[in-house]
Amino acid sequence: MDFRKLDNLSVDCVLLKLENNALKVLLRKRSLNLFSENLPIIDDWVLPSHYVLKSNNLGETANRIFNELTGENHLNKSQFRTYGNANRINSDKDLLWIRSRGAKNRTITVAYYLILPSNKKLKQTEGLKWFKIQTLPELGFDHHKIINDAYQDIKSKINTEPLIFNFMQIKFTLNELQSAFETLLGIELDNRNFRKKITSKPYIVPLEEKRKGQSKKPSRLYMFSNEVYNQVVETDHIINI
Amino acid sequence: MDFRKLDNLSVDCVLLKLENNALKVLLRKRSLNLFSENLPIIDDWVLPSHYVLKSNNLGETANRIFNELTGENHLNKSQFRTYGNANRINSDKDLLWIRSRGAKNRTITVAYYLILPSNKKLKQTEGLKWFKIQTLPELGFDHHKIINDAYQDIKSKINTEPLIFNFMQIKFTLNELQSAFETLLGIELDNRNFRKKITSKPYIVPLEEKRKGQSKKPSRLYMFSNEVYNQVVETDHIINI
DNA sequence: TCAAAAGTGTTAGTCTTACACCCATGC
DNA sequence: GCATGGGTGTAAGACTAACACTTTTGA
Repeated sequence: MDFRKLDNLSVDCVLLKLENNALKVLLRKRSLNLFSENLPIIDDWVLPSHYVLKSNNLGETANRIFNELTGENHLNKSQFRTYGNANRINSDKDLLWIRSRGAKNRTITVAYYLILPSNKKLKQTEGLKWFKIQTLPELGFDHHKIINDAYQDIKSKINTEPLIFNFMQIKFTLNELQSAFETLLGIELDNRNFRKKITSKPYIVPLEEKRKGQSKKPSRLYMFSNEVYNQVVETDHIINI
Repeated sequence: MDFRKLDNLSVDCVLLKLENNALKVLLRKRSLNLFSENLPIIDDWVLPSHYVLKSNNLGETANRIFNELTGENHLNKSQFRTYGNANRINSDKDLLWIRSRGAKNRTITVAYYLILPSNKKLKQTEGLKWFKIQTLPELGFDHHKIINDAYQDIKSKINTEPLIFNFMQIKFTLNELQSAFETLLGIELDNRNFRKKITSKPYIVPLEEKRKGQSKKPSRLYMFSNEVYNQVVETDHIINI
């Protein structure tokens, strides 16, 4: 293992989850006081990130970040875009920060996102906070764009890939699933029609179990079967441009 | 302008087109004779590529490659993935090649694809050749994977984004369009149903013009209207997982 | 007049949409 | 017994899938 950092290559991670009918993204506090404790020069938020080590792959670097945050290994991360414009780091505070880290101004950032179920707890929460994606705080670098690109990528795939189930707990109710679609796409769906459509899919398997939710009446639980999905999807060809 | 190269950052470009009912990718001959003219140590094919210059953006670097090849500026390129594993350059010939270029073994490659219409001519063809994507020659680096990733990305988007029209000339016939779908997806479509579906789209506009093709009977030409498409697509929300 | 690809219509079945009330339970 | 979210059915209309022949032209 070569633990030296590549000084112009980093991996940024966008962790996302749904909470209270809102899409939330995890950010880390960034602060730097150069002259005095009372004069913070940098005081904003950034995406969790690491420089890539000489003997680490990109995906390994992302996994390390995810693991540090959640304490678990995740298989469903997506590399969605790389940011490497010559002038992407150009504000005074960002340049100062980069210098304080001994890294290059021209840093290439490979961005990943990871979708977590609503009930996932973080391993440690120090300096970390979930923000609604519509009301982000002041962000460093081009992280506003990165977060937005991640969101757009998810939106564009949510209707054709089984991404939505990453937002769900393993066992979920149909109303939870509907609410997830509605929140992510910003639309409203007809409950009866949604249920008919979803329950007609062989890869959404009803369980005997029920769960008591916010309602008085217990609701039936369902699971997503990846195996069944992969079989079914093979034969599906709809021209839909 | 700083014309020095970043010695660990390159952009690879996958140029694609349809020709004779086959998807083709453009490759560049790579050869290096170290000891004698008759003993080629490296003799294979690679994707068109450039190292990124210190003052160039990633997209600019891709544009430069595309422009050198086609003599035109293209707006519809897609950055689809970045390759930066520690050991992605590991064969003797690839290491030799990298060394001969004065670059780093740990080179990060940002990959773009560009879809060209069938009739597009290259500016120069020296050392360049179009290969069927199913029968690629011996390739350098991980370019086999890169090409395949590009193809998968296109396939996954072809039914939900108007990507297909990049493969077409500005004016095209419905049968050409159908054939493009069939080639890309490896499926067969019913001609009557396809025509009905396509002609029902407001963004596929019939022209008065006709063209004489391979057939005796001239065929009507159509165009794709991006403006109309963007308006229509807004209101389209189909949950289709 | 024939060869070649272009172009066309109908029907049965399936899927989608719109819509309003009862159910099971906890309090 | 009532408040809360869970859960259900139907009918009209739209879309899809399957299928075979005629048209226009060049040679």
